[in-house]
Amino acid sequence: MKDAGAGGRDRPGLSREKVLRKALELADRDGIAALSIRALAQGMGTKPMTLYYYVANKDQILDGLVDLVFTEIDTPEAGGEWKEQMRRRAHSAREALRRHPWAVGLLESRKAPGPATLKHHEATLGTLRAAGFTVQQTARAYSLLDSYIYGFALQEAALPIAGHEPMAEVAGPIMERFATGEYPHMVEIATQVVMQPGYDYGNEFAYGLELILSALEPAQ
Amino acid sequence: MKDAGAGGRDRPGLSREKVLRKALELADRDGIAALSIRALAQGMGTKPMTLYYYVANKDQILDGLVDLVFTEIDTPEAGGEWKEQMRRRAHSAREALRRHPWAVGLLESRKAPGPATLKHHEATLGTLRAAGFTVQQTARAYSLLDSYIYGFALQEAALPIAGHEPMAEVAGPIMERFATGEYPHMVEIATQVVMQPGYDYGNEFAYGLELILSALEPAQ
DNA sequence: GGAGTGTTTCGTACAATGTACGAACAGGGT
DNA sequence: ACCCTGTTCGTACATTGTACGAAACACTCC
Repeated sequence: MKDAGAGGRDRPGLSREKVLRKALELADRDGIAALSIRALAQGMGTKPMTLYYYVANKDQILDGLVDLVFTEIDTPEAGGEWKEQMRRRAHSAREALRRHPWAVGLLESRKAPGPATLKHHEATLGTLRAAGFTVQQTARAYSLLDSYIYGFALQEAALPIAGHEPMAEVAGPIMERFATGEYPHMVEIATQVVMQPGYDYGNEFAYGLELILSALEPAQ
Repeated sequence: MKDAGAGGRDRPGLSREKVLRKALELADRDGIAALSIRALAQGMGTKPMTLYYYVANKDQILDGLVDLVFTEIDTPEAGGEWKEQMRRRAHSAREALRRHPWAVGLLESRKAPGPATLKHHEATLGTLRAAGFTVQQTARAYSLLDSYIYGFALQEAALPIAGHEPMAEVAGPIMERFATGEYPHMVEIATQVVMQPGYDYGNEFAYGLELILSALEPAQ
């Protein structure tokens, strides 16, 4: 027998929910590459094949992870001013993707959107439509905003370990090339921007977002 | 002894170059997941371990692939009008990433930029600086443009097999949900935009790009 | 020729992965 | 007692990257 409903007790049984949540934890801690069925099973105190009762295969776990990440993104509300809604959505999306950098790479290959993902898209589209955007305009605005958000997250994920010891491993192998004077503009950026004391690439996100939001307008 | 220089005969020997080029071919044909050392060796008519004479490990192959892709992107020239340069660069980047969709996901994890990658970045930065952007502005403009380009490519790569049979596999599993009327705005977009006869998502790229380029201006 | 030296190929082996298959166990309903 | 349904897991296999070291080859010098 199932234990009542889909709520979820805590001690005894496993559940699809718990499997996914543990997978999220492991992916965050050790990276998505280290998320193996065996490691996941071990983390849950069970054996590999047990997981297959709750999940059809590993792809389904990855799909589930993506949907979990969408859970953490603010969904626009129907009533609010659209730019403010989009701003909130964008910032929370970026933050979620920074918390789970592996998710960006996953977006590419997943093709089974989960309920949270669908709900999120639906709400966002609704907000734009309600703001007066035509269907066409809505599609374009959405594409533009999401491209920027995902692209920024992608670049942020590609950075060295994000703030830990400003530059060192990355600088090492490249510095030789830099020393040749072959890349003066990259050096310029590196020294005058990136390596500056308080610099945090994440703060640049707002700049591009505001630029885009300023240029977007419904109807015309 | 080595055969004269690093030019590269064609018939007999292998070479790092040829390994990478074959890897590119296989990745394009069968997807990045199918690119195994064994498959690659077979494709070149040799045995797996032979490849390790030319390449230290598989990661180096992936790094090489990313750099190969950058090879296909137009590098801005020093003299030209900057917006036109950025436009060309952006379009050719998007096209390259559409030809090699797997490359988008690779950008995230690679941390050893190849010579083509570095040269490309350097030239782009140079063009912006020459156009009068300050160092700060250059960093921001570059980040904004690349975020949009990569993000768009990411979304394009996430689409179904791009134009082949407009919607079918994707529609199938989701249509049930759609039928419930739970996602009216997604249906709206799907029917009135995406499923329209001549629709090609790729064409939307120009819209966002022009919007961004219009809003970008050096100095102030 | 033969010996020596460097370059290139590859056979074998191992550890790690996803997962198919089917057995084992649990608990309730009859 | 029996079975039914839900859950756990042992074993096994194919596929992956690649370490190790030997073999095959090419070329120079005697």
